[in-house]
Amino acid sequence: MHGGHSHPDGDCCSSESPDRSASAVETLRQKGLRITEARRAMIRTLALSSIPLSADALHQKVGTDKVDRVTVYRSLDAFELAGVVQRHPLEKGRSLYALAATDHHHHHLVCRQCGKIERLSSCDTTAIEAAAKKRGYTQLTHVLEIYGLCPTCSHG
Amino acid sequence: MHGGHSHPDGDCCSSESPDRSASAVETLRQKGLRITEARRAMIRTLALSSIPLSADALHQKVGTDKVDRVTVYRSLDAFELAGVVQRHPLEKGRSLYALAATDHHHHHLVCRQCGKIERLSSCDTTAIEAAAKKRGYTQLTHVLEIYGLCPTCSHG
DNA sequence: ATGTCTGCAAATCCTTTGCATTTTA
DNA sequence: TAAAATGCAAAGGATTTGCAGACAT
Repeated sequence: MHGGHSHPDGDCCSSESPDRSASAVETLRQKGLRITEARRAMIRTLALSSIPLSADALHQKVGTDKVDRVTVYRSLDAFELAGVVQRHPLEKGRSLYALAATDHHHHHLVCRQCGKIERLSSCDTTAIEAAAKKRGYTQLTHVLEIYGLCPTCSHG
Repeated sequence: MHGGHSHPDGDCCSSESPDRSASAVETLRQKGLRITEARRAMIRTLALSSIPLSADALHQKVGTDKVDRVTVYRSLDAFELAGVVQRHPLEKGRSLYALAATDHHHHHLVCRQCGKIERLSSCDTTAIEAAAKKRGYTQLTHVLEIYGLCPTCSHG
């Protein structure tokens, strides 16, 4: 059990919108960030991926010779800050990144055995965030991931 | 921003039950785990803490001369597996550990500025877990943490 | 006694930082 | 050409592993 999951590239996060890359790039531009080949490549890769990717996976897919690992980290940070990618923290402390859903915020279902990740449509943490607001907290964000064994792994 | 938060030791996680340590130890025994001085000390420390502790904080509180850092990690793993501690993953990938609430599962409100942690009474992820079950997932667990700026830090 | 835990040391993994160089706007 | 982004190298910090000795049951 380590980084080498063979994700069966499910339907998670696949988007209907024809060009998510373009809008992501546009957002970056609006935020005053610069568009480089490295960033285009990363965004393109994220847009094509049907599942959220780890920094390392993204580095691999983009091509370790094309972009430096450090650049991947720095760009992902910038992207997250700009709101074009959503970070999904995992149990072990690693994170996965995906192009921020243009439609709505969501979370994932992660199989702890095979690593498969499915998208969950809804995100209703309103009640719990309301409690936080009531306590005077501001700038609220949250992390919610569900773990379990997928149907296949359940029967293993 | 690092390990050295000066948590104002709030009321989070403080428990009314007189002896949480004892029941935790009992659970370990039932699970076939061995009770050592190191483990007693760690459980005692966790039981006394009003807030979840990082592995390092626990190490410090127990006494770096009493127990090795490695033992802390290994024990926390064992404790988590045995269900006597609940792990709370943080945004940056670090984790905090607290004696599993004997009463009911809960989550936290974390100030990203000062690091203060408050307990949130309820945990209602039933709807989202139901969706997971419907997809055939088993052995479900989840991670839910809310981040924001506490009242004090909001005005800073 | 014997399988578990522990300590020590070293390794590993992921991520971050410093700085000189290249690139975008 | 000024600010931002990149690559390289090296540092950093948290966690993990290997193994011999200590300990609980």
